Amino acid sequence: MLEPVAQRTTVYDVAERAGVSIATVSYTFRQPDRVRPETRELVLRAARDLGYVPSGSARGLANGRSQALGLYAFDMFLPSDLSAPRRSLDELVQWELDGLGNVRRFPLYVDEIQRGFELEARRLGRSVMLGSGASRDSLDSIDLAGSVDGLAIFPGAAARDLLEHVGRGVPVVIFSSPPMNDALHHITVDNEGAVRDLVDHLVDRHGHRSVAFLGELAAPDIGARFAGFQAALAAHGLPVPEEPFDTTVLTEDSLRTLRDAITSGDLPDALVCATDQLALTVLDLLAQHGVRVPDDVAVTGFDGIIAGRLSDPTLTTVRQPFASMGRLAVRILTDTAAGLAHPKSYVLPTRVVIGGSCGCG
Amino acid sequence: MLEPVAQRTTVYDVAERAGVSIATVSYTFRQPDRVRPETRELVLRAARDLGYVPSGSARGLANGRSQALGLYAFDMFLPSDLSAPRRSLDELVQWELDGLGNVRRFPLYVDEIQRGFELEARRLGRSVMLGSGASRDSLDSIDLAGSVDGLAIFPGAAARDLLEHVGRGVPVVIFSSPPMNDALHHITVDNEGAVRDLVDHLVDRHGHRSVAFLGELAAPDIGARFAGFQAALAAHGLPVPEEPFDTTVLTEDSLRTLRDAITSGDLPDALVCATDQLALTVLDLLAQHGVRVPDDVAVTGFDGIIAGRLSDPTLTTVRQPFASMGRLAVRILTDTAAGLAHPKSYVLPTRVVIGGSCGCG
DNA sequence: TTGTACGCGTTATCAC
DNA sequence: GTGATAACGCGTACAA
Repeated sequence: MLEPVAQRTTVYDVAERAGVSIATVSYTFRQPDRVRPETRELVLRAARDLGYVPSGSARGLANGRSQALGLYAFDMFLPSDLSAPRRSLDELVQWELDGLGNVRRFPLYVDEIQRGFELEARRLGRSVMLGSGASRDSLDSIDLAGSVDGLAIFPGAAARDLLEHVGRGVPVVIFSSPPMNDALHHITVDNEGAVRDLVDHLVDRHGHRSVAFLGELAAPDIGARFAGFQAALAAHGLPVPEEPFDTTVLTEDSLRTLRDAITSGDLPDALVCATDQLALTVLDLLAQHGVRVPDDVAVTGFDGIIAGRLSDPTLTTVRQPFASMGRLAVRILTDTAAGLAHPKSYVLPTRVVIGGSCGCG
Repeated sequence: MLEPVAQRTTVYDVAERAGVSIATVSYTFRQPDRVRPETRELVLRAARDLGYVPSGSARGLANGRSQALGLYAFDMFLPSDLSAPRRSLDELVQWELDGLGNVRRFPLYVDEIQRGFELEARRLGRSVMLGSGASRDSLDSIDLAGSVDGLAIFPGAAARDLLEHVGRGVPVVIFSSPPMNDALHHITVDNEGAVRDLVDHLVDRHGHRSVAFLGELAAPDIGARFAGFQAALAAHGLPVPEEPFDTTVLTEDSLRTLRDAITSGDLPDALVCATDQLALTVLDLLAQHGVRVPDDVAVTGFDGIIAGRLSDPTLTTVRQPFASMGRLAVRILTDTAAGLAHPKSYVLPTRVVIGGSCGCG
């Protein structure tokens, strides 16, 4: 069992022990061919004896790049997960085992994008740096930006100007945010088209006439989905609502309109939800009030997260190519840093996934 | 749309523009109270104008810590995912949409541990650095170790001495590896007990007498599971095998013994698989040969991954508190760095999860 | 082939 | 309250 080193071992320590200069030590690791085999062995041995591990910070400083790519999430984690006080280990374990892996919390779409990001970064031999912060004033994202060669971000409470700020120094790509005239790279999907497909299915296949949209327009992509919803209804000659039927905010009083409609027995034929997570919440609410899906009302989601395949009924939804989005982000970041140009925005295709919630079951 | 900065803006640039010294710039960000409000404004304005983002490397170098925690995976990713050549974006997207989110690949147990790690790191305001590498000779892990304040790793092709090496410099915790007399921190579950519970269930509840264990003993935890298996059989007065019934290696010829048993119609009553992934593969193989589960043979897994809840039949298995393991790792790492002592190894509890594959359906 | 010396961008310890 | 200045650990021209 090796002794831990008291203080960080540096090139100087290794050099001294090996009886060479620090340059030789550095060369031994970076350009082994430049040093005579015997010297090399000497250095490697000394390094091993001393438990030498080169400082990433120092290397990053010296050659200007950290070889790391950053991925930043704002408040994607549910409040109960993030701001929870430090619980005892026992409590954590019991809580987790009791919950037995709640699919409603993980994996969410963010996690799928992240996985693609990780895989591609790994393929390119780069490490990934994960950051997250809650408040929009938080400078966490700036901190992260200072440590990576490129940064990918999820939309959220992200102060726009803050992003523009960091975007001046390192390439930045933002997910699920429609193309804009800013300095950032955008990766989105064809939200309008996807929702149109969904509505066509509900109308053509199931003959629904009264179709409602639920979702919070604040999020950038949701706006596009609602626009697609409106366009689809118009194309079918159906009345086009000015606003979503209901919106969700994370309060006790959420989904008020829907609750009222349930109570009054005045539900639309179908509920087009802006996200799978919302759709699942809606399913819960409906079940809770004895409303049957899809018999009494059809429901659709958006994203294609795993939880939607475990619900009852399973969710009819639109699948986004999340992993590919993550991979693409890495490519944009590395290519850009290497001088290769990329379009300022990518719009990827999606695919409708038929589940039981639309009535196809 | 702001101009990107040609070269990295530094404290010097900001200082010059604000007409102050670099010390004042630094203070403005780190100890705002120490500088006069007017000066502060001056500096902040200059920083904003110049798109200043402090260098993480320089900061890390200067104060000795990066505030980042590392998580390293060896070859957890499936070959097809990692060493794939650079495919075109279109190919990637189509491939992904056709696959529609293959739960067999994600999320695996590694991902669940990672999530816990991320959540706790976030709670503590630390960023996470992800690394991975394939070969055991690879120095990637050392690279990562040099950039973080603490490192957590998954077992794998990890050269033991390599880990000991990095362990001398920064605290290291290793998952799913039984306690050893090394310098590392270990986090495991009660593998023996868990498998014992499983076997008890198969024997007591379902009356199975001929129970077989499938798994590759190479992985550290698997050995403990097999030991628990042997102990359980002994306790029931049943014959105790010296070795696993079959092992899996990632070759075409894998699961040979099982294949033969299927062909000869000489299957055991129950197949206790060392992991869920193996159990799912076994389910596939059995189905492929027309063997019904659990009617013809019972199958159990280990881990409690999500894919096991989506299979048909669903998997009877043992759930590990993955997220808690990840969280615990972060606590060990940060506490250790702060001078607080932690036990060199933790053994967490598990829970049996009854699915349909054991016959309880 | 190896050694010397400087720069990378911050932080922090001093004086002022 | 603010300004010089010395680390921090490594990479690399340049010199030897």
